[in-house]
Amino acid sequence: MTRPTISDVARAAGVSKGAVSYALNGRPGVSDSTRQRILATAEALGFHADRAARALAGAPAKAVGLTLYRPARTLGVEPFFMELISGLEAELSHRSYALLLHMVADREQETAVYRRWGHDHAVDGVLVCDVLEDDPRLPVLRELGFPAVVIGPPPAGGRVPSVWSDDAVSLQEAVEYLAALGHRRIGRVAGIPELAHTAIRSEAFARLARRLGLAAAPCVFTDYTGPDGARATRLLLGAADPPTALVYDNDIMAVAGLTVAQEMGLSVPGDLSIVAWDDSPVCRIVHPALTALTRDIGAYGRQAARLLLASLDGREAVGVAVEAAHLTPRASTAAPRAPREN
Amino acid sequence: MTRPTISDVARAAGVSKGAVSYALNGRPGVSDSTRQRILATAEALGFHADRAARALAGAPAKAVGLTLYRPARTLGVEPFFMELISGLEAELSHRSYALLLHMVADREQETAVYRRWGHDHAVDGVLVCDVLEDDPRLPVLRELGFPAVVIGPPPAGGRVPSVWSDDAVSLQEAVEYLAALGHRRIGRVAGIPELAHTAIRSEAFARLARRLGLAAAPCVFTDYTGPDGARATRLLLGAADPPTALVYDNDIMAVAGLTVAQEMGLSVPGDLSIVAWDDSPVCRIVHPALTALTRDIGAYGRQAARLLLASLDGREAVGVAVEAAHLTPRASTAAPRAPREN
DNA sequence: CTGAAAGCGCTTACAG
DNA sequence: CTGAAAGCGCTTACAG
Repeated sequence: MTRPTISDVARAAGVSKGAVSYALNGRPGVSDSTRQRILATAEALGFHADRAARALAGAPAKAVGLTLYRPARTLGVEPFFMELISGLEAELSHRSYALLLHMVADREQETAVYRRWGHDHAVDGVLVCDVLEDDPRLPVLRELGFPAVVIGPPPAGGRVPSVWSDDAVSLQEAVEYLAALGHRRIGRVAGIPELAHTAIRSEAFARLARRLGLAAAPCVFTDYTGPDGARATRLLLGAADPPTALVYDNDIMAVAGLTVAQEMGLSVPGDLSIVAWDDSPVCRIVHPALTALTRDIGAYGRQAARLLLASLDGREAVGVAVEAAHLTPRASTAAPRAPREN
Repeated sequence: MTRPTISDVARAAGVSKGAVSYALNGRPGVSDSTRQRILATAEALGFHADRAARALAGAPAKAVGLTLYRPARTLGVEPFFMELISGLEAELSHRSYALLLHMVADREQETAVYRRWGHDHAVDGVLVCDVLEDDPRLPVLRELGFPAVVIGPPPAGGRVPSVWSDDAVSLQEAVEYLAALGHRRIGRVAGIPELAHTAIRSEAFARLARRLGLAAAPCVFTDYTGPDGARATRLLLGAADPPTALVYDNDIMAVAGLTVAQEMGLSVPGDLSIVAWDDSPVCRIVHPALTALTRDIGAYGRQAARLLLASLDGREAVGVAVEAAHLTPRASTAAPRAPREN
């Protein structure tokens, strides 16, 4: 009826509790034949070690933590996270690790959660998303002694390994594609400037504009919401000599931009080309369907989990770049109607 | 340096460990003055009980669990869940309860997670979403002795309390509104038929059609994805005497439907009115903006958490209906261009 | 009202 | 290679 304990397994296998623990955790201290017998007995009894007891005895919690900072008004960015979490879970559950997911409404709560996790031995390591430049969470994690993996561009200092996709490469693919179509004025509706990956994209965008000799390459920052994306779009399109193509930092803003353009009487892609980043179901569903920078977010999550697990295993965890997002051309991009020569 | 334990507090306050435990947990066994002194000492030392130790000693884990069943292809339904989780966390963290969130890829995993939680004393109770008619999770939860709260319509049997919003009322509001505009042929693009709330909506829809004497009230079921919503829309609009208004069971399908209509050369709302359920940022951003059934999902989550906490406190937890979703008219609905008299 | 003790289910030195 | 024992940090009967 009640779940078997390690003592039950020990009794059934005719060994001590210690031997069972060693066998289960793959440690030296038991002969191979005994180990096999113990494992078989545990399996037969349906034994699983109690996590609380393990944690209390100082063993790894077999869990990793992830906090998600979501101010109420920015709930739109989610497709990325759901897919990321799916990828993380896939890899973690494969190794019998649990994922503790904690949503917080402000950044202070985030480090408070880390401290509680440390105190409770609740997790063995943590995954860090939405990295800021000079992120305050990193020193806290270090102080707490948590192995960590950053999901995003490698933070300065190089102390914590990261899994990232090279946004500069992706942006180059998008901008070169637009330039090849004949666009000379390309605008960018960016996300939150404090985020490390936003900074990388901004820098790459400026560099590309120079290299390709674009006539204009304006950039407006937003909070990722639809209304703010609409505002940015109006701002960009209202200028003298407005851009003929716009690259958006998320799907919701790209859709908002499409709507604004249509309201302004501009045809997409005739008068304005639109590129969304990341891709999502909405991008495929609107009309015209949006050209997007697509990546395998699930794989991204799996890779991040693998890296953290490696680090927990004591193996060296070195940052890796996953496949960059690549362009999926759809109906929202075309040559500008009246290519200019300036 | 290292976190204070209950022994540290006991020593500092000049009492036994037992006394500290009683004081902290608000139990009888210590005088009021002693209790105050102990509480003050604990506060001063920054003491927080170790969750693993608490759990092992048989005390409540101070955590509740929520599993989310997400097959990879249905990731579109998410705005609802992010807001729901925000609401849950708000109420739970207020009471120092943690939320264990576990995404699973199939239904068997879901009950497996429950069993592990039971075995590990990881959570004190669970929240159940996406309830099926005759849901297999409920008996498992019962067997495990988990207090549970259903987020959705009260399951048959009435054993587990639920927090729900009356979808029949909301649907009535939407359909009566469309009928008042002059629509006599109203179609419905529904979600997954196995879900309890889908069944409730279907039944209410049929009843309304009869009561209002609609000329047609076809309904097509889908898997909630955009492409499936598009397929359902084509099916409905391709019929002889097609509907002049369509009600969708989620935002993504409503947007997909809008696109399909436009591709077919139908104007929205001139030739076709569209209502989305639930509301979301996308609904506000597309053109025309979608009339939607809106509800306070965060409040819904807070209410669910409150109910489960009440049940964990040993108070009687009786199901409650939260405010139903109400219609937010936007530009996607209008009188049909050529109202028919049949 | 209080204190000393046992026990939750593990892990890990420590002797044999 | 194995067994008996201590200990992780709590909670909870159980005597005083």
